[in-house]
This record gives sequence, structure tokens and C-alpha cells, in this order.
Amino acid sequence: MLRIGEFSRLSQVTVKTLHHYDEIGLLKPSHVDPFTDYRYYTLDQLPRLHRIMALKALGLSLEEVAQLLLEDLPTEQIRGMLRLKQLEVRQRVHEEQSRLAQIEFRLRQIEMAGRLQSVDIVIKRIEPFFALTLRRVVRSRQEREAARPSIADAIQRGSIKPSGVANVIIYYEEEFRGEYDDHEICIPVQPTHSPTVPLAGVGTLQLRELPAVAAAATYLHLGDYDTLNEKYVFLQRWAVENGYKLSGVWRFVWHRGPMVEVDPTKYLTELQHPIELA
Amino acid sequence: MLRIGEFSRLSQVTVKTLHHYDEIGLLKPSHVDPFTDYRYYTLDQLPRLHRIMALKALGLSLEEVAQLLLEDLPTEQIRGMLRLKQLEVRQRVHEEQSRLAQIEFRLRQIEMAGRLQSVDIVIKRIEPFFALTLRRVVRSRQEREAARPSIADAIQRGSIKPSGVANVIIYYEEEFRGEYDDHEICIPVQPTHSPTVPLAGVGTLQLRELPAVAAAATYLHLGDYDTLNEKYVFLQRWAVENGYKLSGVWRFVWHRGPMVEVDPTKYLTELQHPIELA
DNA sequence: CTTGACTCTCCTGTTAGCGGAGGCCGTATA
DNA sequence: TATACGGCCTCCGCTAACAGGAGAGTCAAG
Repeated sequence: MLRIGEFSRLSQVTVKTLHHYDEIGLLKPSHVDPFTDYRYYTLDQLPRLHRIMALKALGLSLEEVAQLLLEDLPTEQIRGMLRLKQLEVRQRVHEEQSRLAQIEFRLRQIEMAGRLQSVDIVIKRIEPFFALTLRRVVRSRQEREAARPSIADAIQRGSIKPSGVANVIIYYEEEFRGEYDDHEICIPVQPTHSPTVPLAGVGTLQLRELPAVAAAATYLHLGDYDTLNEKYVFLQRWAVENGYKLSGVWRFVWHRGPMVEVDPTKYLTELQHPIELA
Repeated sequence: MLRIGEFSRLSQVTVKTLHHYDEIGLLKPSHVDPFTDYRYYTLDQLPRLHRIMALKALGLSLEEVAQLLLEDLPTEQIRGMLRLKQLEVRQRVHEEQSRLAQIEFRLRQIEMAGRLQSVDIVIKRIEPFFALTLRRVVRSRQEREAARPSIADAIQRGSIKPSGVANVIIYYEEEFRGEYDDHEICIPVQPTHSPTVPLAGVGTLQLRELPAVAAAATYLHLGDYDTLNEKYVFLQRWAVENGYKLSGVWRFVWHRGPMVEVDPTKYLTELQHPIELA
């Protein structure tokens, strides 16, 4: 019979931890003095504790360890748990590696630019949503902007009821090409909205559900769009150095755009570039 | 002015999280209604939140993020924090990879053996300790065992006061070689113990401090030593497949050995093999 | 005026223990 | 035999970053 302190020294496990394992029933002392409440362990409990440590080192939670220690657990189930854990740990390895790449990218940025150069790129999932959309190809900025008054008009007349979410433009191109672009205007609405709305002069908005994007690199842009190109170049470098591939279909979200704000320096835009592992 | 729900939708950050950031002062709403306690945010707060998300994705804690967001933080300090975090994340990558290797090793074991083949290998640090030791080379088991009665005698006479910790034998060889071995018997004692104790017929124990081992692969062995060899072979495979190198100096810890137990099937021994990254 | 969606605060729970307070236990020494 | 010094006990609070839920107040539409 060993007192908890000796057992702790033998096993290199702290007394606090042994208390904890007792409490959760993972390793109960083989005897507890009913008068003093002293815990007494035996050497025969050392193998179990050793196994607990070994399984814990695999990244299993104490609960999972307890499961695995049940006598009658079929092999199949053990294998299943380990497989699951394998996936989990693989995932974590990947996450941490990605973090590392991002940190190192930031560090290189600092070395080069001398400060925390502020394009904050966030990777996130984009949920699907319903919108009235119109896709077309235009040849000039003027042509592109032509839709705006018609939309404002339709909203005012009540034939479009925007759902409070920011408007989006999706660009279907592989790179910035200046004046020629194939894009889709999207005005988020309720799925119950009327399925089509004609716009004076530019075409007809159609109700459709925009697909989710599993992972997109997103960043915010303040002000007008003259400096956007350099941010895009930055994003490209970021993608390469962090092991991602950019897709050519990207989204332009007007949090505060020309429809509601006159001062272009106050535009607030979010750029969303779908990414995949390279 | 946006209510928390809209701000949450825009930013893809849950209301709970925004509450939390308010509470810890990381991102306070630009206005709080004094009567209703409703939080109101503005679009101008979106870039800050975006930066918080970006930094969080690097693995920084919210406290560290808050530090980095202070306006007047010098570049040098930013770089320092990122470097520190880089080391931390590198460490975690390595840990998770090592876990993965161990899980995969276990899975292969199961495939081969059909059950959770039970050699539980635990990597741990071994602390230094003081002991009376005697190193020698013997040519037979008999010769090795000859020391035991002398030691038992010396303990009985009181010239050795063991410190309650298990006795250790250190083997200085590169592999098991059967009968010829160079080993050191170690009886842990207080550092204040008398510095030498002569043993009838076999030599003189000397007080010395046994060095720590930064990392050792350890496992327990129950019973006599006939089946030890196969465990050692197992360990070797384990080491190779998990990316470690075994050193030739290993320790044999008698938790319950021939000095205190007559029944050999009840011997409980811990094997400690120092390891390094291969 | 009612309904339903939204928001508030407060409380608890999550993991695997650590640290400490206050008090009992055991034994070696003066 | 008294006492001192560890060792051990239980109970409580703390960690990080929120999630979930209760119960109550708020807002806008019908």
C-alpha cells in the first residue's frame, strides 16, 4: 500500500492529477481509509496509470481514455476511435501548419515594410443566400454603373425589397482586365420574393440562390477603388506563400457603397476570393 | 448604427462572441443605449473586428490580439510577439505530428495483431537523483546476482538507508548481449548519506548524482525477464516508426523486484530508454 | 394591441487540472 | 510527552473563449 505521495513519485504524476483521476473515476485508489480519507494505491495500479498516460499522449481526452480502458470493448470500436482521432489530429496538424505559414508571411512583411502592413486577410466560409441577380458583360465603367439608378428606382417603387444584407457583385474572370468584365449583380432578398423584376434598359433580375463558398480569403477595403489593384497583388502573393490557389470567380460586397454613400473615401467594401489548397 | 444581430451577420461573428469581446474590452460597441442596454455598432468597427479575426487565426490569444491592436506599439515588439508565437506554433506542429505517428503506429498494431497490443510506451523526463552506485562488468547472471545478498546485508546492518525510491540498474551497452554486461547498480539515498559503503566481495558503493534524462521512452514489464527481449524488439520498431533514435544506455527500475518479492510472476519493472529525434 | 423576432443580464458548463486556505494525520526528534 | 514538520484531506476559485439557456425587457409589423 502506497500513499498518494509515493505513488505520485513513482509514476511522475502529480498528486493533484491523481485526485482528479479519482474524482472522475478514471483511476480510483485501491483503498481509502474511511476515517482519514487517505488514499492508498498499490503497485498493481501502475500499469493502468501508465496506459492512461500513453493514451493521453495520443491526444485522447480523459473521457476517451476511460472508454478505451473498459475491459470488454470490442477491437472494432477501438479501431474506430483511433481512426477518428487520427482524422482529428491530422486536421490539427494542417491547421497549425497553416498558422505557421501565415505567421511567417507576416514576419516577412514586417521585415520588408517595417510595419504591420495592414491587409488583414481572413479565411471564412460564405453561406448561400437568395438574391435577385442579373449577369451581363459590359465594356466600360459607365455601362456597368448604368444599372444603379434603375435598381434604386425599382427599390423605391417597391418592386424590390432588399433583405438588409449588403449587395454583392460577382465577377467571373480570371484576373483584373480593366474595362471588359463579366459580372453578376446580386441584391439579397427573401426566398419568397417575386421571381423576376425587369429593370429599365438593362435587363431583368432573376431570383436565384447563390451557392455557398467553402473557403474564401476575404479582406476589407476602405475608400474608392483606385488602390484595389495593389491589394489584389498582395493577396496573390499571400495565396502563393500560404499554399492556396485563387479561383477566378470572386465577390465584391458593398457594406457601404455608392448606393448609400456619396463620399467615395467612405466606401467600405469586402472582397471575397474563393481559395483551394494548391 | 447597427444592432448586434446585423453586425453579427455582416461579420460572421456570433452575438455571443461580440458580447465577449465587449466584456473583455477588445471591441466595444460604439454606442450603448443607457435605457435598454442595447449595443449599437457602426460599419467603421468592421475593420477592427476583421483584424481581430485575422490575428486570432494566427493562433494569438485574445489578450495578445489586444496588445497588438494598441496604436502605439513599436514594430520591434510586434516582431517579437510574432517570433515567439512562431516558436510556439512550430512546437505544436511537431507535437501533433508526433501524436499522429503514434496513433498510426497503434492502428498498424491493431491491424496486425487484432487487438490493442499492450506495450504502453510513455515518453517522459527522468529527474536526477542521488544514489550509492557500483559499476562493473559481469560475465554471468550468477555473478550479477552476487551483489544482492551483500546489499541486503548492508541495509540490514544500517550502513545503507534507501530513500524509498525503487532501485535502478543502468546498463551500458548498445544492445542485449546475453551474458556479458556492463552495468551500474544504483540505490537511491539522501544526498547527505555517507559517501562510500563497502560490499562484501563485490566492491564499494559510491555516492553520486545520477544525471537527468531529457526524454526517455519507458514501459512497464510484469513478471520475470524471459519475455523482455520481445518487448525490446517492439520498442525498437516503435522508435523507428515514430522518428526516434534509441541510445544504448538504458535503465532498469525495480518497482517490485527480487529484493522484496519472491514470486517472479509478480515482479514489476520499468524500462527506461533514452531517446533522441532521429 | 398583439405577436414574434431580437436583445439584455445572469448563470452554468466546457478541459484537465493548478494553487491555496484551513484543518487533520503521522512520525521523528527534543 | 510535547511539538514540529511534512503529508494528506476537502473545498473553493481560476484558467480560455466562448456556448447554451432562463427569464425578462424591446422593437417593428400587422
